Amino acid sequence: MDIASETSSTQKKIINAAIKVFSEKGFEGATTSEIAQEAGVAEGTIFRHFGTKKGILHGILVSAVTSFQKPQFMVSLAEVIEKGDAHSLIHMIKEQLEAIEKQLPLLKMLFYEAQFHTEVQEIIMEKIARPILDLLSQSIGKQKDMQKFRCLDTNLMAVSLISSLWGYVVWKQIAPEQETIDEEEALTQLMDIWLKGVEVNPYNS
Amino acid sequence: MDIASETSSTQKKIINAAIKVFSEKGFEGATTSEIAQEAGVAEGTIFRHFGTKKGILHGILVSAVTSFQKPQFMVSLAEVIEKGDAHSLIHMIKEQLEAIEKQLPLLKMLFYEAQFHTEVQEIIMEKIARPILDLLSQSIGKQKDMQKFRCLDTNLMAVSLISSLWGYVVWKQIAPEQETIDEEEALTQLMDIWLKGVEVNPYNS
Amino acid sequence: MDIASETSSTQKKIINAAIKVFSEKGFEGATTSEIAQEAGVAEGTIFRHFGTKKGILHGILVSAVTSFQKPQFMVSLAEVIEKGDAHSLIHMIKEQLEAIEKQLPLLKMLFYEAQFHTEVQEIIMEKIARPILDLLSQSIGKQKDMQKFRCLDTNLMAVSLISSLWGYVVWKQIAPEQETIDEEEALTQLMDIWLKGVEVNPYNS
Amino acid sequence: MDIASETSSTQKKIINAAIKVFSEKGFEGATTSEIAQEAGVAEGTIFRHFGTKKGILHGILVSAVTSFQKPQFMVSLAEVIEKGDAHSLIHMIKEQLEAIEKQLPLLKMLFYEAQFHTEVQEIIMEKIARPILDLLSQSIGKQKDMQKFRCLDTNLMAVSLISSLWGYVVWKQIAPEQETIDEEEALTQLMDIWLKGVEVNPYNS
DNA sequence: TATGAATGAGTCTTCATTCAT
DNA sequence: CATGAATGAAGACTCATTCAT
Repeated sequence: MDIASETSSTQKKIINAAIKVFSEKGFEGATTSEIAQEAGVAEGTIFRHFGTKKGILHGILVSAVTSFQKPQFMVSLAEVIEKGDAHSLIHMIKEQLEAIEKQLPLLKMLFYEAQFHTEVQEIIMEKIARPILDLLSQSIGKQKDMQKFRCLDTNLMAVSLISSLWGYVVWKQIAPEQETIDEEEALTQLMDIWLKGVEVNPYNS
Repeated sequence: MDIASETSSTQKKIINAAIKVFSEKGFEGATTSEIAQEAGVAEGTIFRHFGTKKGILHGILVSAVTSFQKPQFMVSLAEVIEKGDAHSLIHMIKEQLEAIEKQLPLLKMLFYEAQFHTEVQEIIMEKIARPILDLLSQSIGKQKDMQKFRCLDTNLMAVSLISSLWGYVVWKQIAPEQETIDEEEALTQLMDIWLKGVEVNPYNS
Repeated sequence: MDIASETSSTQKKIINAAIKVFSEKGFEGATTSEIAQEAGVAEGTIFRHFGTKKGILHGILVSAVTSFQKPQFMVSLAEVIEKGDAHSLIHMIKEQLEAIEKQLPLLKMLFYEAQFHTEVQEIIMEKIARPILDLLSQSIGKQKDMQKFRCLDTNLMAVSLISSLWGYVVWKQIAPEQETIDEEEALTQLMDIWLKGVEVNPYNS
Repeated sequence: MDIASETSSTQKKIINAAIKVFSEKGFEGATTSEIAQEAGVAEGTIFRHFGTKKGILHGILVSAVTSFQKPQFMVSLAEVIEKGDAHSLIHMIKEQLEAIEKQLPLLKMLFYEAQFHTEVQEIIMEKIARPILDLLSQSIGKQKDMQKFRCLDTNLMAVSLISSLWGYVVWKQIAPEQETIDEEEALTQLMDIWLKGVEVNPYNS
């Protein structure tokens, strides 16, 4: 029995509709009536399942966390760090980028609303941010132990990596017109900058 | 007679109140009545000056853009890139960090709302994002010409730099408890990662 | 199943309340809150059904037009014209006068607001004014063909007739104190003036 | 010293502006701010002169009554009745019709608002309606005495006459497209209907 | 006397939430 | 369980009126 089966079909419809509407309009900008319409259910049905509007947000988060459990590309990211070769990761990211970009508005909304809803912030921290950081930190730590990476603050290195990637994706979406270079090439360069930045320079040790 | 004097005292009061309330509650979450109260004016007065709630946002943006004209630390950032020495910049950022962090919620709100209000997005792009990118790109370009920086995509390098700094500041605010290292040290390491990442390695050419 | 049943009971309550309040205070002078109170529903309910305040006006108009479909006294008016005998019409008008006078403020408001709301004007013209004029013009035309009425402009004759009646009703309401003559007598004289005014005088042909 | 001189130039400007704005938007639909702008004075100035918005309406009425004192065409109307010849009146009305039509929206507004403001109603009744009715009644009375007009209710005859003319002017404005006949001809026919309607028929006495 | 910025009560309208069916 | 009509508190916005300059 998998987790998803605990969520009824109606709930799924509502969650999906809410993801769409929240992504487009933001949490405050969305209306329960529009979500209901998008989900093809009555407005009252939403409240039967989630109690309040905030409850829907919570529901999305839980659902997201569940499916975020093992973000394949994060695992790969860790591998990249350990192998020092970005090739496979880039390939993977590239393949998943469309999905990521689709989720971007939702993630932005979630991070933004986290400011105003403590519980949202806590869930994001515990279930998303921390695991990712931990995963990366672990890999980075290994490299540091093996003296392949310089002796910098582990957390900082992880933040730097994530920020770069996040920044690239956001920027790509905000200013899509100026795609001077190919996406694969861009990701390669980005990873390369970071790797070169943290690697121990053999001639400087 | 300075530019600021074009903005009446009442308008300033409202702008400041709005910055505070918008920062705390977000644009949609804020109410004009609360802004009025915070500003110590009647609610009607707000609409006398800004017409609509969105008009207040616009007013904030204009005011922000005006005072953002020459962000000292950005100029320094350019210098750093050209000198390859982060020392002075880090010192400056460190000193301005309190101010930046105070503005952070506002900036986050502005960037977030840009999604929903085209004009906000345009102003931010034209007046804030583009100038910064251009400034950095210019400095980076010089270094590339002098073969001090590797031949990577200029925009990408700039995005990578900005993202790292932004990511650090945001992370610091979200997870303030785990300050394992000193702020100055953190910034130094961050800049160092980026610089090492983009510099031409003499032994690798 | 009659047409009226398409309008829910709540809508009917609101329409009736709105008719009353609009009649007393005019469209702009009326408040949705007062209409809600008069209708015994929550203010939000009004907007659930009519969307905007103007929507209520539209609703009234539609409802009025529906019930105005076959104004019995207009049919009689046509008969009078054709028979040249006002007796039956006067009797009918007299009986319906109370109803007409009750509707008078609403009609006045509707005609007045037509100036400011194009759609109201169009509906009134198409559904009320034109049908009445057409009906009368037709009857008048027949009489002209039979050489019972003089060869004057048909529309003008109709306007003259309607205006006299309308003027009498309005005047009666404005200056009710000076009822020197009986209502039936008044209407008889009014119709008589018009009939004599338009009839072919046998001795003058 | 004429009456008009009691009204300052500023007051006149405001009155004229108010007439324009009230005519276009109605009393409730007009704003004091728009009137001030139209008059080229500050909003406060209006209240210095007229106290309240209703005060402006009152001011208009007083001004209108003053200039309405001797409505030339009414005097002519009386003459027409006495002479039984509409020629000169029609000529005059025709000439004044443009002015009348310009005033029509104001008059409609005044009559409409009279419903809601007792004092407005009283002034209109005392200063406009009654004098006109009296003038006409007097002329009609004379004709009745001379057995030229039938022995109908004098007031009713007057109302019938006024209503026809008013109805024609209003109709002309509402449905301007269908001018089948010339204006002069229309007025002639209208007066003719009424005159024939009230005259004693020599062969029927 | 004229001004116009400030006021705040009042308006229309929205929308999360409830509950009888 | 699902529905959707009804709710009413709260929000953005308007505008006649006041008053210090």
